[in-house]
Amino acid sequence: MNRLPIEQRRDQLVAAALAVATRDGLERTTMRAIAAEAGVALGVLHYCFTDKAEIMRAVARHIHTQGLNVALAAVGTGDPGELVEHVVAAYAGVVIGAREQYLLQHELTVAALRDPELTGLAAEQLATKLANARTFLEAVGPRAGLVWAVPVEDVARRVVQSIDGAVLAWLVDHDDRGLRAALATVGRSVRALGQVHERRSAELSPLP
Amino acid sequence: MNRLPIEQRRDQLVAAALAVATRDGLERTTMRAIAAEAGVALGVLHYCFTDKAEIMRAVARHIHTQGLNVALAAVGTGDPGELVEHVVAAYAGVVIGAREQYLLQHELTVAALRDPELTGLAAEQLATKLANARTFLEAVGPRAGLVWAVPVEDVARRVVQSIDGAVLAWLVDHDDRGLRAALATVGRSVRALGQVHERRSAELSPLP
DNA sequence: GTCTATAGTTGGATAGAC
DNA sequence: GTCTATCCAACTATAGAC
Repeated sequence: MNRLPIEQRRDQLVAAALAVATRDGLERTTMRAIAAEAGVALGVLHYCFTDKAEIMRAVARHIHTQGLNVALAAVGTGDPGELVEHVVAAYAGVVIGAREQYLLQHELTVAALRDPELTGLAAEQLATKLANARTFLEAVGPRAGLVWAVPVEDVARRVVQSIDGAVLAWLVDHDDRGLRAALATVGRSVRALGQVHERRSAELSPLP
Repeated sequence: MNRLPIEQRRDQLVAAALAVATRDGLERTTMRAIAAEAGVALGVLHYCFTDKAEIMRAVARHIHTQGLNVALAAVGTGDPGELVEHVVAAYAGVVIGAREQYLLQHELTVAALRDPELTGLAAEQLATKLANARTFLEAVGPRAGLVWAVPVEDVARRVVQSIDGAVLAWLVDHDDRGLRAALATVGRSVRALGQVHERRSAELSPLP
């Protein structure tokens, strides 16, 4: 109905596609379903995007724009000594509250690994996750008085893999307590990789 | 052409479906593609199976019939002290050599989580993995002189989640060395969960 | 048991009126 | 920019000849 600048129209359509994909799954996210969700005619989609793959690429990129903020928001709170565990626990709550979002993430990953038109998307996803984890670790480290015993990239890698494995199992078994327990274990092992830095461990000894 | 007993025909068709799904991905595994792969007419599939979902269920179950044997076969070899690490390393080799098989596993999991007709399949997959891990741990424990400090179910859970996370990352980044390193880390942390049993640790002290 | 032929859907994509 | 109408391909499933 309303005439919109193409940029806004694109955003609206990506949001609609994300809504359908989250709710109904990737397979049922058809051009028709997206158009219906957005309340526009089918032709509009092909006017704003060259083809379906372009929409799905936009959706995948939109998903990972979030994610990091959640973890960083929790960094500022709680006792530094248990900061890592605290943040990990908060993250578990976020995941549990947005199950279908995380299911969609896995659907997109798998789809990207098979579909030539989505090549590179899975690698982008992983790179974003690793960058997020790294940013988080570098933010939380000083705050908790930790310095990483191994390169921060390696810690980030382990964190991402551990979380993905735990979330995948949880998507299957719906065991919320199990997910919290698994992520708590991740938190502890991350914590174990950090050595307490002198300036913090020595009770802030006064300067001369 | 040849007239076969329906049981053999079913096996043949499942094998063909597995071949197509492994090679081309789940989305392109259509009834037509399966029929072509098996060299039979389209109607034959609907004679042997009620619908497509029944074939995919059979394929999913067929996949997990393997897997355990691989790990168990490696248990009998190597130095007991480094047995866990050795087996994990061997497993890495198996995974690397069958990338598309493991990709298909993830495709089936994700598909089962969305498709009502495949409900329960993902849970079955996970249960089988956990049972395999448990069987393996109970086989390797005594052999390496270990007794698990925590319930073996919990160890199995951690092993399965860690492996899944590592394999998923590897499916994306194709980093063979990274996968071997990640699985080696899994091996070490599993090893750390086992306490050395007295009879083995005490250099086989002679009985009176 | 096996085949051909076809029904009946649903999908992506486009042409052309407005 | 937006909509309707339509094309064409691919799919599952079935009916019925052989």
